[in-house]
Amino acid sequence: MNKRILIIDSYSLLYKAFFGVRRMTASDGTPTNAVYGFVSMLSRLIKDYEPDYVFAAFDEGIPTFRHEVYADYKAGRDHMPEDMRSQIPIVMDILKAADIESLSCEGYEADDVIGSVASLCEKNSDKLFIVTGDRDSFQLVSDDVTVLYAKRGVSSLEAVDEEYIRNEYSLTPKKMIDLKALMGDSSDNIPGVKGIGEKTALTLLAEYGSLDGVYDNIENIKGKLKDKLAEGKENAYLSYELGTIKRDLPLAPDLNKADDFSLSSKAVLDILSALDMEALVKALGGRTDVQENKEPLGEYENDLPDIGTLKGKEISLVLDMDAGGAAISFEGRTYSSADVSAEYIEALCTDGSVLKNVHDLKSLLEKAHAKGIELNGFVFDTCVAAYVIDPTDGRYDLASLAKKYLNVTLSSPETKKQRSFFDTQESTFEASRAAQQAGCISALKELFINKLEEDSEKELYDDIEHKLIFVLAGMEEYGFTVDPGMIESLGREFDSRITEINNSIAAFVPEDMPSFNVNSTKQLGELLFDRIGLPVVKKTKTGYSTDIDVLEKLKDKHPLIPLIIQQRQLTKLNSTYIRGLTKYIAGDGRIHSNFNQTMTATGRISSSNPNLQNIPIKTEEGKIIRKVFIPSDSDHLIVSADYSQIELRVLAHISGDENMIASFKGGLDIHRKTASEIFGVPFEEVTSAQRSSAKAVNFGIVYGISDYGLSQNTGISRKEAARYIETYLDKFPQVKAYMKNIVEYARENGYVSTMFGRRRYIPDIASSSFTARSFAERTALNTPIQGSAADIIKIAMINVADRLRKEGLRSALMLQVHDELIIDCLISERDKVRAVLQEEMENAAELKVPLVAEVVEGNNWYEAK
DNA sequence: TCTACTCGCAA
DNA sequence: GTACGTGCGAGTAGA
Repeated sequence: MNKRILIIDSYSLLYKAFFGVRRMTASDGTPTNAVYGFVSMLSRLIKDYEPDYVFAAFDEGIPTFRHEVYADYKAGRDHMPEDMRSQIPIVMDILKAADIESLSCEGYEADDVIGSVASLCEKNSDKLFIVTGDRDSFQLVSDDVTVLYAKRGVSSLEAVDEEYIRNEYSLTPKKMIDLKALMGDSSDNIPGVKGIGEKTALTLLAEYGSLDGVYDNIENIKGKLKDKLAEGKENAYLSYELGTIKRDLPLAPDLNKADDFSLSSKAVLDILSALDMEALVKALGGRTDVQENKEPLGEYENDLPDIGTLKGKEISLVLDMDAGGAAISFEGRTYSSADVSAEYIEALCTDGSVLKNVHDLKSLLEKAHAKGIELNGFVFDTCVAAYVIDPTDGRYDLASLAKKYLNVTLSSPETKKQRSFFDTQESTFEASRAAQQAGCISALKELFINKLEEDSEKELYDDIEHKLIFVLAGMEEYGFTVDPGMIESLGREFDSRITEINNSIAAFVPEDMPSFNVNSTKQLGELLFDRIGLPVVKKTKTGYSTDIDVLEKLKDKHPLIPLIIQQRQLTKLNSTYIRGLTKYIAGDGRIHSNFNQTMTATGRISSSNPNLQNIPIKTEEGKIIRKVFIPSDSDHLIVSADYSQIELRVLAHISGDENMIASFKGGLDIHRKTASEIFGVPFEEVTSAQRSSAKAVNFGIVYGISDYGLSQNTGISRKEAARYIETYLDKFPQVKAYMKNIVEYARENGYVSTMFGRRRYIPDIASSSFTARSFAERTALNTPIQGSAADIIKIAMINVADRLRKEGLRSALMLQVHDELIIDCLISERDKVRAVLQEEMENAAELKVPLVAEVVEGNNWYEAK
């Protein structure tokens, strides 16, 4: 009986797992992401391929025979990152615990081990599956041998058989060696023939069949190519030798042993548990909810304390307003009841002398307001505090915080998803669970207060983030009124224009593509590039790119292209904005977006369901959408104010750059000023093209993009982009110094801070990977700028809301778009509101340059610009 | 239904 | 040389 055998190129997959899986650590800080990726992939493979045997191949010993043949073999490789190296012994332990045999051979690489196992399998007609992230083993493919190739990450594997290789390279598997001999392999430092890449190599092999064939016919080859080949002959044959996988190592894998390997064995699960990888333990079908029954904080008393006894005291509170349940943690004791009177809840919530800690205050505020209850004395929110402490964590639901900071596993109502933390859709209040939660909030509050003080973020929390919760709740509740007639008529207009364009497009579609769908990039790519034969400009991971840059390049080459461009724009507007927004119009005729306070790494707020922070403005076609957003009634108008260049002003302030400060103080057009510096022309003689290039540079500085990013945004070459940046930094020397210093600061401290102390950790600043490190450096530069600007507008929002309330104004803040505040303004309050906006925005912070806010108004959002 | 992928909007 | 700002969402494709 033929067997099915799975063999793993262990290091190759560990690399993929390490780089492909986000950073994870056990509670003691041990990195575990590679372990996670490796084990989860292995378990999926076992499930999918049902092998009878599994082996893990490893390299063993350096030098290998290849180093002896060629001293520079694999020279110039980066060292394995320390965080990955430390995970290897763990993986070894897991393999052992799973009874999966590791194979290796002194002086040889995993590929050679795999090649030798492949030979054995072919001899017995066993089926072998090789799992690897490396194309080298394609040469081993045969009737019995398939490579499962991890192209990117470890989540998707490509089954590579002979047909795949024929399609991809027009070669037989064995000829992959010849290919490598000609083109070389930079990752292994295999030379190949200098000046010959994949394209030329494939052409040569198509013509002459093999490496020998090429050199037998070298006289028939002309010109430079012949010289290159003659020059590189020795290297080509050396590369052939290096690239050939050994198939005859003396290995004795035990193929008679019973197939009793298992990733769900107790030994494996124990290791994973010890590393806090409970999700994986669960996924492996092992034990569930290891700690579920411990109920570490589950002791509680059933009667809630008298409110009188709580006055002047601090409690932690879990509330289910709908079900009438509450849990209170107070002076070390926990009380919980599923049957609490509405009067008690209201009295507790409105009594400002009872100081209450909760988790996710914004939701609670909105639930209470819906019942007509005003909240008082809510002094701390563990959700927002956790975000302030580490804004990159990303998970702030109570269960995650309890696990991370208290090492307590809260029992869950339904282990559905992490996301369900905002909709508290529990049908019934579970007193025991609520008691645990209240206890956790208490413990977390204690911990977080200390942490905030230690990190000098206490004021940031108290004075900005906590107060902002109330402002955001108000904005969400108030909503932005939309004009139903306008949205409908725009929808009809878009619909008919789209139909018309679709008809014009249909005329270009061949008859044998009857179900052609323009919205499918895949189908569109096939039509444009395979059928019509337009030149391929750019490829994506999975096929032809058809994005706007590509279409712009092709628009004069075929009459279809301009139609596609128009169709794209119109369907985007129609689907995302017209139809997308219509879905969210509530019974009161308004759209109530969510403003998320704990999403972004820099401190900005984000908007969702729907996102009102990305309503079009750049093109007239799109800007029309803003006519849909109107004042709440005819007594109101839209008043909007936006900061002028807030990020660049913040940069001028933080860096103390005198040139930039002087420009802002002098009220100069900063893009023009930048242009005059970059291009070395007098301020008055800057052309509009120069100004817009300079604007792109400023934009790049603010958003932390690279020279590549700048070149993409402007259409100039990368070199030129780099030169602009360099000149820029020479002309603004303190900006240059700031950039150097902030990166250094991040390296020394592991984090950067905004003007108001908001902290962002940047662990990758010390990464050995160029990419990760470069990214981290840009983050270090950018976060204080973007984050300080975010802090400033948050302060402005709080102060604006405060002034409106204190002065008894009925106009309301509706929306924030990063540097812009929008108010539904009672016409009779117009002048006051304009003044409040202007003053509070401009005085939100004291910088070395003035803060300037520009106030505008109109009968809808379109006009208020 | 879910996930991966591409595309495109904003500051 | 590497790979190349974020957050949100729509739509297709494939499992």
